[in-house]
Amino acid sequence: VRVAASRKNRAPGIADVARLAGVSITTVSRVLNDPEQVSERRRAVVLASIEQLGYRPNEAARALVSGRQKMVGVLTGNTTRYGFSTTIHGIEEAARRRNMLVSITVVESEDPAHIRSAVDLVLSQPLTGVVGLEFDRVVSLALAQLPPTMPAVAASLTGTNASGLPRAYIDDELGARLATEHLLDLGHATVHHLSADYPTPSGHGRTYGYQQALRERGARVPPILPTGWNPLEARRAALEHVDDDVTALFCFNDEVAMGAMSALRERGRRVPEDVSVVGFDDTPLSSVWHPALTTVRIDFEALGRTTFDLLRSMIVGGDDVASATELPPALVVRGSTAPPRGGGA
Amino acid sequence: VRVAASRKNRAPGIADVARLAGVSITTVSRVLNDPEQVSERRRAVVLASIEQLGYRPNEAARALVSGRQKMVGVLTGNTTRYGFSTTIHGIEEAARRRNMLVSITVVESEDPAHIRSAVDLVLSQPLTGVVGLEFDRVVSLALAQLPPTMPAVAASLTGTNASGLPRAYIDDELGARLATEHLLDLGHATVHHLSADYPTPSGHGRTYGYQQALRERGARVPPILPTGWNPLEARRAALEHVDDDVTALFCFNDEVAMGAMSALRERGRRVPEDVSVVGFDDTPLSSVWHPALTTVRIDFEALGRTTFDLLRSMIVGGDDVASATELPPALVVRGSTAPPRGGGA
DNA sequence: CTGAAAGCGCTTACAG
DNA sequence: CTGAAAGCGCTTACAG
Repeated sequence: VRVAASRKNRAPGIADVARLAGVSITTVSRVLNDPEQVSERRRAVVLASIEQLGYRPNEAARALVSGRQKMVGVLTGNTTRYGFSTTIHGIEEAARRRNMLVSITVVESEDPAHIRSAVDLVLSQPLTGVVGLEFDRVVSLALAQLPPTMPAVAASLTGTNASGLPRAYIDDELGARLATEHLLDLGHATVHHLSADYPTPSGHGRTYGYQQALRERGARVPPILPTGWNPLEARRAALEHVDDDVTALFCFNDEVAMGAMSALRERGRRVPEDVSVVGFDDTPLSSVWHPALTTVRIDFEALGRTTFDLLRSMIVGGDDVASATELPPALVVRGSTAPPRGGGA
Repeated sequence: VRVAASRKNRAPGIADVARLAGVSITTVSRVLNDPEQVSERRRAVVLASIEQLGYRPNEAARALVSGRQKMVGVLTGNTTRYGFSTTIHGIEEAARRRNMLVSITVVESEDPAHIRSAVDLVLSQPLTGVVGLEFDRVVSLALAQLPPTMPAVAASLTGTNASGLPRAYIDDELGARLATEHLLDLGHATVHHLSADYPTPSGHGRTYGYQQALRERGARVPPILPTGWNPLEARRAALEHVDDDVTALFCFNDEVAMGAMSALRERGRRVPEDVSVVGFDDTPLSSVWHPALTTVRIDFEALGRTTFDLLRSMIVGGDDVASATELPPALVVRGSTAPPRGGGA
């Protein structure tokens, strides 16, 4: 015996529901999209049929009609590092609350072929919109390739909005200023800066805020000390570049700070007695690190949520969409900073 | 003047390409899906038209016809913690190589409403298949709700495959055994275990391997010390549960180990002189931690890639699909372990 | 409040 | 090697 409703192994479709409920396909569609329009009696019958069949609307078909999927695409240079993964989590959470799916596409490098293939992948789906994690140049390049018809926003830092898209961003320039002023307030003559990927845009805001704070206080502005992203690279960079006259070190982020502290320890320099160290981000480990890390707290979850909301208001709202939302950082003073030896402020 | 090809603001479609190239829609489709079938001359014309128009096939339409999107769904309990985010990265990388998109859906809790809504979200798209990060019970519950028609595989640990799906998994039971034996070999009378979420399934394999190793060596098997996932919880748990007679501590993962070491330090107990500590995972920070952390290296990237490959061979291959692939861990000895005070082996 | 019909952008037998 | 036509599962004017 053949079951009437079964078309091979396909999941039940709207036609199956209509047949079982004894109504037209149009009515089933209305129950799904604008229930008020359907009489209470029919609505109940349709809902019961949906339940009985375990029917779920096929989003691909919906997308074909509407030209838009219930899905936002995330374009990012990385998925695992703290700031990236936490921002993605914020986006995912906000999207889920709106019943939207999130797709992830990584842009591997600035190689045009990588840019191109990431953009192709994103555009292969009729997404509702795109959120770019514009923390560095790769994503800016990819965002620039998006057609203007595709709604797009960026989650970024102060100085990394090369795409010019509407954005939410961490005011990391302010964060750097807070960190630097904290160290100067402790009595350090000046502050050195270990910056990842300098001089790429990733740390522009931080570098600028740091240098501005030094200038305003009339402190000497030392050359930037370059490092890579991960703790081991930071360790190597610190071994190479952090001289013995450094008494205060402001680091690109917490992981870099931890790598640097490993190097300082190897050099026999104590933190904070000989050198004060400040991180950036306030990762979960910074408070169990020894000494507990003074750092700048960043709310990446909120960045993700805010950016998603921005995209959403661009698409549905239309009217007064803020073109930029700023998220403030906060200084968290712990054990890795102290006045310099031989007297502070 | 109206441009012929423009249907409102829609992106160019296959019909636009066909018109420009002076061929049928069928021919354009063939150039895309089975180029051999089209004469070289026409193929060239079609490709030129595609290029000129910037045409990209609409995956939603393709999905509607084929019943399958070029997209795999990831079902996970978390997106930010080390093992999770690294595994997701492995999946994303493998998928991108196959020109497939990855969607992320988080199962918030074991609450049936959360399970249900995560499953609904996943099934709303005609995905090629689903990869569940079956590291704990939430995802097992969600995977169990998937209809049998949806191809699904799991990335898991030794003891967390409650779904019974084909899987790739970390042999964390072996990892725990290696860690425990290392500590016994150093001369410790026994080893204590700080386990996250004990006795949920997350750490079953680890707990079992650890206890087996103790039993085989005739060492006393102490009660499990429970902790939460993050470093601060681990710190609190260690302050509460790690007594002064503990000389060797095997921890659920590196972050738990770091939290525990913070607690030991506060208690005035030195690592490794007074207490040896072993972590699990080998996160990037474990080598810059002080003392550098002895741990068990896990290749979560490979886990992600392998699981994706498994899904793929289930879908395309069909024949001899391995129902389980095991990924071996490796002990990495660093500075946090040493013989006990008063003589080792 | 309800339904028949057109159409979203593709793929795929089928016929030549 | 090529094309006309049906159909994937929905939504949305349009007509009643």
